[in-house]
Amino acid sequence: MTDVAERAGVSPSTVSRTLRGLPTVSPEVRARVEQAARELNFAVSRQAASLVTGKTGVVAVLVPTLNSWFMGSALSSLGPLLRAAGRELNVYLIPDMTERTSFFERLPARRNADALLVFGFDLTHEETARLDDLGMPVIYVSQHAEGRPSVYVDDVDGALKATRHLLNLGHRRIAFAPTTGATGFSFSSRERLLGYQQALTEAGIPLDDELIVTMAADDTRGLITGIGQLLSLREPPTALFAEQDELAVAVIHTLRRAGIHVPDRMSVIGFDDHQVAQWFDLSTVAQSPSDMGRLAGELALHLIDDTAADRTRHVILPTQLIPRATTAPKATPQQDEEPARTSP
Amino acid sequence: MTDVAERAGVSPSTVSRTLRGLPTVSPEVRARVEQAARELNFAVSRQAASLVTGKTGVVAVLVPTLNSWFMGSALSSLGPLLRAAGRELNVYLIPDMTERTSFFERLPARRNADALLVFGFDLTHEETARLDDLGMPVIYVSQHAEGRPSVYVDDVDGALKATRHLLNLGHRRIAFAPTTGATGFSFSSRERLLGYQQALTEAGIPLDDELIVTMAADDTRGLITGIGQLLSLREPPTALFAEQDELAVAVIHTLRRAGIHVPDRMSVIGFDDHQVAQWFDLSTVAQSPSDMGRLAGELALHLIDDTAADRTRHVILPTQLIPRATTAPKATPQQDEEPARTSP
DNA sequence: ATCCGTTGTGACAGCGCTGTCACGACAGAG
DNA sequence: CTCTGTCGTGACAGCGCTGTCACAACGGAT
Repeated sequence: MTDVAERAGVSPSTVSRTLRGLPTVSPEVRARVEQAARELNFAVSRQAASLVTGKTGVVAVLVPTLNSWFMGSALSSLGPLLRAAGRELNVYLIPDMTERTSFFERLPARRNADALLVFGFDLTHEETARLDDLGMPVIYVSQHAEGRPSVYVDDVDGALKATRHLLNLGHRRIAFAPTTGATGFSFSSRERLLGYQQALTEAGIPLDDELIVTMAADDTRGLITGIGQLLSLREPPTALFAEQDELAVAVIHTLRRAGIHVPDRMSVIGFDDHQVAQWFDLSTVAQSPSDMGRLAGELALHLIDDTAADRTRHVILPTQLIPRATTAPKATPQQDEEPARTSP
Repeated sequence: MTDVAERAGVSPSTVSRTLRGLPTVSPEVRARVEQAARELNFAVSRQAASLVTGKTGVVAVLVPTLNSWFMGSALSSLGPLLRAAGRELNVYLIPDMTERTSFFERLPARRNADALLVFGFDLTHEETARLDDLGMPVIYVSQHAEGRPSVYVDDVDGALKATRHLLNLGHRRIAFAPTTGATGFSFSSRERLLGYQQALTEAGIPLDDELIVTMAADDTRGLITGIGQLLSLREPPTALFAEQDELAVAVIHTLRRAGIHVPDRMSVIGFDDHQVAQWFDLSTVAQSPSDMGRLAGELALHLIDDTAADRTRHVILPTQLIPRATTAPKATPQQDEEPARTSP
């Protein structure tokens, strides 16, 4: 910065003022400084600036994964938003329990960011308490945190819609497939289970734990045994509600391999309206992670700038049922297509 | 840090030494300091430290998008690697031309990172030159940059394998579908086109530009018109090589809607071995973005630490053909299944 | 002519660390 | 007993900025 000052024939103070866009700089000096800065390829060191201002110019996000449709979409809308606000995006990726523990122990984000967006973890009380004294706004995204700023989709309602759709098609034995994840989206998982159960209860159908089988989209063996479990029940399900589209698609693939036609023999519905849902003609419940990312980002910027802002506001996003081709009315036993059992 | 020093009854210097793990600290003092630091929830300010050391402790990545399988996988392996090395991950998301221009004009990464990983852009000479005087190692990932450290997959060879596979199945009219992207992976796109052309030339088949139609997986109308273009040729293709699995899947979906069976009427092969490929039984060419992310990260760390390291090393990753169910031998005209034309 | 307010600029301290150097304590060699 | 080397610790400057204050220049009001 001293170099720029010399080249422009002004003091470092004036350079600083110019580069920060403060109004108290005469037009001709401003022009000279900007010229000099350009010639010297000068960029302000955030480190040095933040040392004085106490602001880092960085927004950190804590995410369980990056190779998921949800995180990708959310961060894709968050990124440009932050750039437009002149802020950088710092990613803390916590893929497993070890990293999670170490993150909350050492809180490396402390003093190295102006705000933290926590995506989709189902945090313990201790963990939330740790974040409370991080000394920066913490926004909970894709999860509900009591008394703290949160942005999330109405998972219970979405699951309710999915399950009601299946009920309306005449299904009575409806399975629910939550998905696993080392540190994953267990918050949404729990809420969706709740919505599923609520819908069944509404319809007067007793809950049956045997119909709830956890699976993972990328674990072929687990999928097969999970589905085998369902098919070997005394009264197997005629419909399945998968916690995520990707799991739904994997389930359909596995069912087809086993010769079980979807939706004739089994209706399947997902959750997300992932792009793959369209390609599979998958019935699903749409949510918008990009809206979520955007709203969470806006909330973060707001809380950084306005320290007096309401810190308990919750933003709840809606869901929509998208019926497609993988859900159909329950087949009556007579309609069963399996050749061996066709005639009495 | 002063607070910790007081609490532990030592000087700030000693606290600094302890927290950095320098060896010249006696065990009992070390214990006291660590205890005090824990009690006060102290974390070193990277900003202040970097001001002195000149190292930011940050590795920046420049990416065209985040909601793609490729980027998600690559960053998922990069993240933990950097954390293990005690470094943070800063993401510059450049989704369009405007942001791209402004990034290269202002180079905001300057002095705010120790290394930059540039993912998949097909940079101009000016842009590369700009990065050269960024004052930090720049690693080119998923692209080849002459005389600069690069990590990329052998796209030409992969495309060669895909096209040869179709040729070996008897196809002679083979379409190629590159994908669009505002700032996208045009580097791979170009290389894959090269491989495709090379395979055809090898087989003595003349190149036909009408068989090359750009499409985007998320643009339904564009897909329909693109495919329409191919089907309305005097001699339509019997096979299609899509630049990416997601596009291949979208194409298959569109073809099916149009009543064109894959692979009976049209063989389709992708590139990536994306998870969706498995669910669709899509023939494809596998590459490993997570290997790429890891290797690029390791290279970055190496170049940061060892300033004397070779700065022109290229790491080239292999590809594998994964034949699945969407490619089949070319149907002879007699085998055509379309009912209206079955009998002569 | 004097005073005051406004505007643009410079001087300077200090943000929280680290690297360097100095120094005391102590052990082992002479 | 003295000298020398080693080890652990403290003092202090300074990294590159920004915020504050001081101050010169000038125009308009009195």
